[in-house]
Amino acid sequence: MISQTAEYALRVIAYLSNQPEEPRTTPQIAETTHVPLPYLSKVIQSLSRAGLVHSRRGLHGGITLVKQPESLSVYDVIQAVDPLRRITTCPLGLEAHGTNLCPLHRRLDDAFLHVEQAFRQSTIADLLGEPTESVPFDLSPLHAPKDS
Amino acid sequence: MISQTAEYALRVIAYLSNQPEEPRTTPQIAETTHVPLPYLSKVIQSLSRAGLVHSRRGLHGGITLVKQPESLSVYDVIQAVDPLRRITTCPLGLEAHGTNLCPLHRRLDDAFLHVEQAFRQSTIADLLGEPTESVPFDLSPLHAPKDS
DNA sequence: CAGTAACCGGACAAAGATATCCTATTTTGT
DNA sequence: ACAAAATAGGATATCTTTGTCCGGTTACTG
Repeated sequence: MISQTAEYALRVIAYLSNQPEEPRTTPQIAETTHVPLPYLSKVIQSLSRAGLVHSRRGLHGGITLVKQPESLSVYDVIQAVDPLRRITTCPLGLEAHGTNLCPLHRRLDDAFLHVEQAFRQSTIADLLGEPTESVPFDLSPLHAPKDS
Repeated sequence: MISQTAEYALRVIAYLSNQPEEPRTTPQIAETTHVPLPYLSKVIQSLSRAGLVHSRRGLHGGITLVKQPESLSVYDVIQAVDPLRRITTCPLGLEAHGTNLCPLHRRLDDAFLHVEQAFRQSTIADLLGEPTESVPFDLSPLHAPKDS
């Protein structure tokens, strides 16, 4: 339902949200999030272009969150790398329909709308603040970098 | 959110549901549903293997619906060709989590669950019986085969 | 039994998503 | 200035999805 790339992006953002201050290097991020390192750089570039993260080169550089976890939704992250495509016009290409979808596509799009809303309403802070009884997302201290 | 193949399959089923009795040939179906004819045969084969349609070769052959539109859901059709993949285990591959998803994946999967439920509850008959004020799905009489 | 209508299914082609590699370029520290 | 740390980004490889082609098989009709 969502692309691999979107899944990766969410992991990265969740990881960075743990200590939003200090920059993390891509190898650190890759190791913890299990995103292949070479591909990670592409994902981060997308996030960077979308303005969600900031990257600094050079020593002591790395990736930092730009927005606060409270004001960053799951939707924002997904849109940044691989936008959900709602159905706005008839997929059959029938001009006659204009903005009117047939019952089939109306229902499909309604379902997508609900997903979109759910994702808009979930902030990253929500996720991290969850009760988390059962050792949840392993992006937390568990796998935090060993050196720092 | 759903694959092109699933979209095609839904069009085909919706089309066949208009006159469930008479078999339709693949060229007829392709023309009306705007599914590329060579690809259509693949889609139909999937639907056939899943038991949703029946195909007959030879003269006066063609494709017919096996199930009644009332007892056929959008979910059934999608599952037949390109199953929705729910998140059942930690995508990070952390065995420790077992069936417990972290908050992130919990929320993602919740959204997917809602979609699944919505699709399960929409029958094809529902779609066809819809008020349909604005000339909806063009799979109806509008584009019905000219010859018959 | 021959001809024709129709689907079957394997092989192949094209496109997009995912993943990798390698060489810049930027920044910091000495 | 120089070396080291770090991302940038283009070129390329691989995999999956989508789309095409074509000879084979089944079934009806006369």
